Amino acid sequence: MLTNAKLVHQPHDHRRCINAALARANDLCDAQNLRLTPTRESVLRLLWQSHRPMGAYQLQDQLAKISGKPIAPPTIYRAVEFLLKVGLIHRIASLNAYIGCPFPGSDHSNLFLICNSCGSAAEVAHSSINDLLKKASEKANFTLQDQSLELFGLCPNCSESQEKDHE
Amino acid sequence: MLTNAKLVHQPHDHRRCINAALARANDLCDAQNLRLTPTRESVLRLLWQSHRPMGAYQLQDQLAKISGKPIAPPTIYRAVEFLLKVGLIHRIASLNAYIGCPFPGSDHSNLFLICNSCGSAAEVAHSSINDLLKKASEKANFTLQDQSLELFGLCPNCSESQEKDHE
DNA sequence: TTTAATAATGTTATGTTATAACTTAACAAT
DNA sequence: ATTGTTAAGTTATAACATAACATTATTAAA
Repeated sequence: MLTNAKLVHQPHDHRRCINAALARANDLCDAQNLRLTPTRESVLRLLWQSHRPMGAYQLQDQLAKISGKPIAPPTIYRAVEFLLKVGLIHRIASLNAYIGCPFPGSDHSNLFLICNSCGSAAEVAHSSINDLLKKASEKANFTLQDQSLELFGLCPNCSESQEKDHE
Repeated sequence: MLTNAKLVHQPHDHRRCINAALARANDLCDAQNLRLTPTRESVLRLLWQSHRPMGAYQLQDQLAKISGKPIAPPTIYRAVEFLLKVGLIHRIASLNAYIGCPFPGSDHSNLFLICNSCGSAAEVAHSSINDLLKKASEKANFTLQDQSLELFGLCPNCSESQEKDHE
């Protein structure tokens, strides 16, 4: 099982997340002869500013602020499309938002644990869940190609503080 | 395991689906003292015209045609909101679309098998998948509240015809 | 059966997310 | 230098969703 859940829900040196993500991105793009252009890198960096998914128009605002000039939606969507294709980020369909992938390159299943309270999203790649989904698909003679698995609830931190509220 | 996959992917007397859905809807609403008004019933009926999820603006067009007068978006979204609340339909987040629930009332998990080719969506309520997801959540100290599980691929019919294409 | 309360719908406007279509710039490769 | 390719800029609009307020239906109580 591959996950960044522990990390996401604990205080940590977040600069390391960002640096690691950018390093991985450079490696992956180099290996595939793809160009991690300034815009693409900026968007990736923004998505790694936190462990919360960001919408395209949030990205637009932030990028405009950073670059000091207006940014049009297609700029963002193109960068996002590229990063999705390479597997550096994921789209959270229920939120219309995007988040950095903590283990790009590895073949995994995109199960997200999304906190209804703080908005954090952790990724879990769980092979037994994957296997079970494959089985369920096969049983229905369904040729599985892709999946979107999103769990909503309360992250450890927010569960705890809610319990305290009710004391 | 509860599913309508077999039915969805086979030729069948679809009027029975529609009638059964409307009967269930009436029962459920009666039981809870909720009103299945004409608009709500029409929207539900439209969603049962096929086993393909429909978007809000498709519903708007169709309802306008049926009723012979223009329908504003809020009318659709209100009906959809009601039907979602009662559990008579589901929202497919990846598609921004809605589909009738084949077994409303029963506590279940909303796993969808969505065909990339014909657009059909079958629902599977699979307790072992649910259990596994619960376990995975617990392991991460995540308090599970809700879930959106969508599998994409090819339904039995479309897989078959694709195979033939490659012969 | 009038009235008050509530629930549902109508209406207009607007917010939010995403893409189409066309142009220009940057880069790589002969 | 020219051509092909990929990326980015630009404008407009499509597609999805909700806010806010007015009106009408329904229900339940006086």
